[in-house]
Amino acid sequence: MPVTVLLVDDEPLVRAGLRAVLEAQPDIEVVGEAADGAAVIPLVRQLRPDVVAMDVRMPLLDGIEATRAVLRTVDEPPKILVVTTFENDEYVYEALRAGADGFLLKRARPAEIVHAVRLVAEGESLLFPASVRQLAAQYGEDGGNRAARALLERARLTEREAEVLRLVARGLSNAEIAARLVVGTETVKSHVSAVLAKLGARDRTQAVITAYESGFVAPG
Amino acid sequence: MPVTVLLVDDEPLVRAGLRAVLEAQPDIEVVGEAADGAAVIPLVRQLRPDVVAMDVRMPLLDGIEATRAVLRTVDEPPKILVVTTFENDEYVYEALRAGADGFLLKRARPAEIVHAVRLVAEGESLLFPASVRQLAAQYGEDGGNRAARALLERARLTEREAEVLRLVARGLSNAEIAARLVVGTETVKSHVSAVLAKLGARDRTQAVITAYESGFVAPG
DNA sequence: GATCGTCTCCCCCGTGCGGGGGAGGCTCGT
DNA sequence: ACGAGCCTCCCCCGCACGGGGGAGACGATC
Repeated sequence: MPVTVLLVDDEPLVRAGLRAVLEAQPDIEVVGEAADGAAVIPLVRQLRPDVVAMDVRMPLLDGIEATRAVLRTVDEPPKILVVTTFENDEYVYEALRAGADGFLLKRARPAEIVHAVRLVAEGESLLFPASVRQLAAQYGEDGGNRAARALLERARLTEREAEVLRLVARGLSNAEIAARLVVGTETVKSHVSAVLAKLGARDRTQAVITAYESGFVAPG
Repeated sequence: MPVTVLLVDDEPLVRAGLRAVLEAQPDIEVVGEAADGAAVIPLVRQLRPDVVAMDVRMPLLDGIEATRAVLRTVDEPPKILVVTTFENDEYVYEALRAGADGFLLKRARPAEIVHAVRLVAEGESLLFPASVRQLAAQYGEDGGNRAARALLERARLTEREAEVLRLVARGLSNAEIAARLVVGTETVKSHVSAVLAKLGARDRTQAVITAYESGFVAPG
């Protein structure tokens, strides 16, 4: 059975574009569209899509609130793929924190869009690292530090949070990090939580993956 | 205050070599030597070293048993650095499982040995990834797959365990891995535990780090 | 036939982790 | 003087995680 998708975006053009891209795939089926967040819940209940491709900025009910609403009111909720116009959209992190499963740039190439839908449908929530990876690629061969800086800008990690992420990515526990930084474990927990939210990671394991994939820490 | 080290090896030559290398450092002090595992516990109690550099294969009491004994009988036990002659030593994994904090190849360059001692003294248990990294480097430019295979051989991961590690390194939870592999979560837990033990990792985060550092999974 | 390794699943149990809040102090910019 | 952002620490809470055991089924090997 194909992956069913519900499109939610206030711009008809974007919906048409997504539909064209996705319907070109034999294993993906667009089962519905909505123009704003308020229409999402009844449609989800009725259509039971596997994935909801949801714009962040919308009239009436934005993508963040809509995401929260869907996850709270629907049992066996669909995977939620947050769609955004440009990378520096801090609403995305709010949406990911609200429980969205991934995010996607509108300017992404068709193949990437299709890939993203398939991934979230499979239950992967690793879209963020993938996007960061492509971001790192933008910075070319010397990717390392610039990509790391880009991650910092993108995710808006504070200095302290970046420091904590570095230690997390070296395998230290919260207690060990606390000892190293000479602060309380509760403080470290706060920083780690902030990092997870900003990276769209579910746990420290995913944060470490993002750190490696983005070049924020370098292997070897 | 300097890092104090106790050397445990049945070969006087090796002890002399380690001593020469370590004593060349102003911040490292060799406070004692032992020729077999049986002599370790009283010496540890008496000298209270920060680090014990312990050979694996020794007469009377081998490094594994000695490690276990020290950790069980001494409070505030020293960090234990397992020393081995060649990489394919399965006793090393036993030792790491017994609670050793890191391992070290005898053929390592002096700078690496010094580095290893400092690291474990600081409370890092990441020596394994570092060593794997140098292993990966041995395999040259095409490191990737061969390094991964080397990790498999080295750690003696079974196929299933390798499969589980790959999924862990993609950020999946035990429940998600179970769903993906169509087995019970308890089964996944068993595999994950086996992987952690074999890699000398404390938790899945450290396992992911090892996976990246070894080239078992490739970033980008 | 017996043994070994692997894969599968089960139990109990402690705790580290992460989410949800809140709150005080600090610096900086307006 | 005020707010914004950051760092610090605190509470409660649920759960996934990981350690420690054990056990049955299967195939390969001897």
